[in-house]
Amino acid sequence: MSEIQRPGALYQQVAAAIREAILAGEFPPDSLVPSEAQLMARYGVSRPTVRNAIAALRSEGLIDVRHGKGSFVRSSGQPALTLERRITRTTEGTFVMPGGDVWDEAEEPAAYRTRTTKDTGRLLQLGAEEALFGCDRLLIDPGSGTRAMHRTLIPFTTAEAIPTLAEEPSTHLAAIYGLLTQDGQKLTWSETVRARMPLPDERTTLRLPDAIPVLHLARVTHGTDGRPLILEELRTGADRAELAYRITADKQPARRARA
Amino acid sequence: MSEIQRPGALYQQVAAAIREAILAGEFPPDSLVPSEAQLMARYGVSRPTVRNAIAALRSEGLIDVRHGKGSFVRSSGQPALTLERRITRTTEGTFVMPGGDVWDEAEEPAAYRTRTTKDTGRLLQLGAEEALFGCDRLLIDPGSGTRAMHRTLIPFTTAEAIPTLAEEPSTHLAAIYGLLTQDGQKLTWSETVRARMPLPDERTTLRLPDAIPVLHLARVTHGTDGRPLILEELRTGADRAELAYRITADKQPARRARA
DNA sequence: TATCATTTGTTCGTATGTATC
DNA sequence: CGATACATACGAACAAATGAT
Repeated sequence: MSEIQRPGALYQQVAAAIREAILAGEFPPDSLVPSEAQLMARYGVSRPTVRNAIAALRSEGLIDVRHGKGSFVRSSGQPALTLERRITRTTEGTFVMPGGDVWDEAEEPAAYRTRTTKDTGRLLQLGAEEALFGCDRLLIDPGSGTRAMHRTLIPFTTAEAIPTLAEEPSTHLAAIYGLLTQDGQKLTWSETVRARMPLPDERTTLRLPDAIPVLHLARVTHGTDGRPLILEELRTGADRAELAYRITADKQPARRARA
Repeated sequence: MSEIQRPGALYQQVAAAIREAILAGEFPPDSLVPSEAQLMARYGVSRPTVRNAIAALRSEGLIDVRHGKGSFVRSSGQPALTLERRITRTTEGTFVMPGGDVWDEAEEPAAYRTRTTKDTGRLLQLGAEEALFGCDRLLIDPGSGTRAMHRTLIPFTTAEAIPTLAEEPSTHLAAIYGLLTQDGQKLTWSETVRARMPLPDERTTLRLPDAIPVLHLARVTHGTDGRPLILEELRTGADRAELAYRITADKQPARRARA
């Protein structure tokens, strides 16, 4: 046994020892970490202590434990998917987005009516409890198997201007952008991104392993006057997807962001 | 006691019961959840079972446990900070970034020399083990107290073109952008975003509570020919910060992203 | 300041269930 | 079927943080 000493609780010392062994390459990615029984012997501690250490490494995302098999070092490779947040307008006036034609739909889009929440109301610059059309999709990237939850929220005021929208809230976004442009809108978009741990139902739907956060994107489509027309949300596991976008320098004189 | 039954393990039933009580508003945000002893009595289970249930809710980010005090329902409010990923060029040729003048530096910038890793090499389009200038900063937003780790990586080839860079690797980014522009470069930027659970040292440095992911941004500055000149990385807790950026439609004919 | 009750943290022990091979 | 490995559940004791007395 390695006779650990240093900091804090026993299980943390064990966790630190295993963590260092992993980062030092003693246990390479995808390899099996010693079993609980072996760790008990190696460090001369009880089973609860070993399990506590394992739990700590799990919550760090360093290992992945499979019932009946053992603990595997998680391979921290590049994400399989890069979500390019880019929009291209073709010469014919239609819109194309990278990834827009890559996703499969795992099930039929579910269209419904709902109301703004505090979050969605803020993004759409509406009050709470305003009426909306909604459409949810479960998307799957056929190449990597990555899953994503997509939601489109259309305020009544936007839908009124485009009759097709109210009739077919499940229309694809590129097509909606085209309809809005035909309606005379000059579109711009803004996105906000957050990350958080998934709720249990999101973990199930997205098939997320332990300790994998959810990337939560919200895209707002703005019309000519800058007012929000549509809100899209995309949620996907942060283990296999990364975001990418481009920035160009504004040429307006600098505005101060400070209050 | 509430005599739970439904799904799977006992501790998961207890966790589900508490979760539902929280989401139903029985325990409002920032309020104290019943103590372990009370939960043992309420559900008629042992302390290890209660602790297991509590641990599950912790890892979901739903509650926050403080030694000697109890478990608090985490308030899921808006992030205190929005990182606007925008760059403005003034008429005098200098650059201004929202937030660029907001951060405090918690300590002296640490400049050093290092080499590309697989990750940084990929972003800079360099091989592995290429020499770099580096500069690390610990930033604090004085308004919210939010911490962020910032890193600037400058390849030797870029530094050679601008003597000031090699002498003063700790120069602020807005100033570096200005120097590169004076050198005749027409700058563009691209960013990639990932989220993951923090390593122990990141948790300490960023003062992150349980179950809070890290947002990991990488910004690459491109020169006139599109080649990468500089890499910046920013890491911050996803509990108090969100990202925001804008998208405008390209006008080039659509490129297919599919392989 | 010191003590105490409350509450969570850590560690041991033990037994049994379930998944994998 | 058996061996191995992780999952669940109970019990018990002491340590450490917190807040009130």
